[in-house]
Amino acid sequence: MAPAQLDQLDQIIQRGRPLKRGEHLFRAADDFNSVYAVRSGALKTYVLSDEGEEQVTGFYLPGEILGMDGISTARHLSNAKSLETATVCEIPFHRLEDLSQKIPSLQHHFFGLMSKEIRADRELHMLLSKKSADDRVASLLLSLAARQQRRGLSNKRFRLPMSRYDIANYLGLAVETVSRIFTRFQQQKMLWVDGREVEILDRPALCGTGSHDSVQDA
Amino acid sequence: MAPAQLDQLDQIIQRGRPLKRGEHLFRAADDFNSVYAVRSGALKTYVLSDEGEEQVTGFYLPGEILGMDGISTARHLSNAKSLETATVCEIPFHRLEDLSQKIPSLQHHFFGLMSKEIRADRELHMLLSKKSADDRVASLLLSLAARQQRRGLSNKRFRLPMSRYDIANYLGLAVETVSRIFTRFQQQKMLWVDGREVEILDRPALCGTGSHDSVQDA
DNA sequence: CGTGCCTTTGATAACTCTCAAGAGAGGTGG
DNA sequence: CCACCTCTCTTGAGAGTTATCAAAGGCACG
Repeated sequence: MAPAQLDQLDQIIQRGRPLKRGEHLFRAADDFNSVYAVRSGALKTYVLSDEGEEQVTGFYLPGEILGMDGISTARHLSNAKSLETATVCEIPFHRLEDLSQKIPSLQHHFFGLMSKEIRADRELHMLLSKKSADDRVASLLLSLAARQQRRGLSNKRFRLPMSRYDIANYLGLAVETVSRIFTRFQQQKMLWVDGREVEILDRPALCGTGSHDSVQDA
Repeated sequence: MAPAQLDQLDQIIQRGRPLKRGEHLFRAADDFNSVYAVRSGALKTYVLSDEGEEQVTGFYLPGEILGMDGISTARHLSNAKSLETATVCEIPFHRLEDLSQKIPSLQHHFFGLMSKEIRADRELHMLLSKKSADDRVASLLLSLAARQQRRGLSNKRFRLPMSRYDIANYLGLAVETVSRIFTRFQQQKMLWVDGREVEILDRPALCGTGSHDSVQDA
């Protein structure tokens, strides 16, 4: 993309004020006007079922974009809440559309972004279809590690921005199950855990979790 | 969209030959060139895990579009296989992009389509996070019914284009579990089943499955 | 220094999977 | 046209995994 075009893009992006932990970026009822790029911190998106139960639908780390599911409805259909102090950029969608009209590479890029989101959801689907709870937790850890790496950080050691409750909810498991799996992974020397700090000690073992249950309670 | 523009869109769409049952529309290794609109019949998409196990990622009925997950990678990352005799329209993606550049409403429409795909995946996520197998099967039935309705067909009685195996795989369940649930739904007068023909007899009960387990084995 | 939330651990129960077997449907070849 | 074979679907019994219930310790925040 040419510098002049980058400038144009830059001009429509609005820097938002920092969000405190627990603060909402948008809510399900809100009009959809913008998508958001995470600059720092982390957010989760969730929906409330008819019975008022929360269902976490995604975690968003710096460099990732959220809010795209609202495009087709003119309304957000999920809530976005910050997991820790976070800053986001607001990208007014209609202006992005206008600009995409002028800059082919931007349109292409944005199509690509949405496609990537679809791909990520597909992977999540596969993850949840795997029966084993171990697989699910391992996959989430590996996913977070990969996303850390993309940001130029360690892909082994990092801090989980979300609670065990959020992890369990996201993966369709009970909190207790997640907790037990963390403990077991640690006993098996696959993972080091201290609260929300984690370090991947044996990546191949984490990847292959479930394929062979030989070392189940070693 | 103006008639002239519709014409332009129409010209880039290619009618494909009919696909027989079991035939592939594209495979995971293939270059990504087009997205496809289903005209008749039904298809499923699936991926193969490292161990060669199949994971069904979606079902596509007439009026629906598949292949969008390949946009970001220039390669298809799933396989698409027809479940019954089907016809599809091929929409060369680069030409669609070009045309979107000229026709704002087309760009908007396509953004919307992708957003809808993301939304559908979110709903699937919620479905799979619900623990209950009953909920999952019920939700799939209701989803298929709704999609039937969108095509102007009955939202109560229809034919399942996919096997129990595909349903089970898609929902992360065992075939036997799906079969048992169909039987039980029938015993509970919520559903009428004959092979792949189904009729929804008690929609509220299907919607509320799992919320109240009072009539479990009545 | 409480209070509340998060996390862990144990025991029990429920759900779903796996294994096993048989019936039905559809396609193929003799 | 029928026999045969395969694939699909159903049903049963037992085993395994995960949820639920209960309780206690740790940590952060006011």
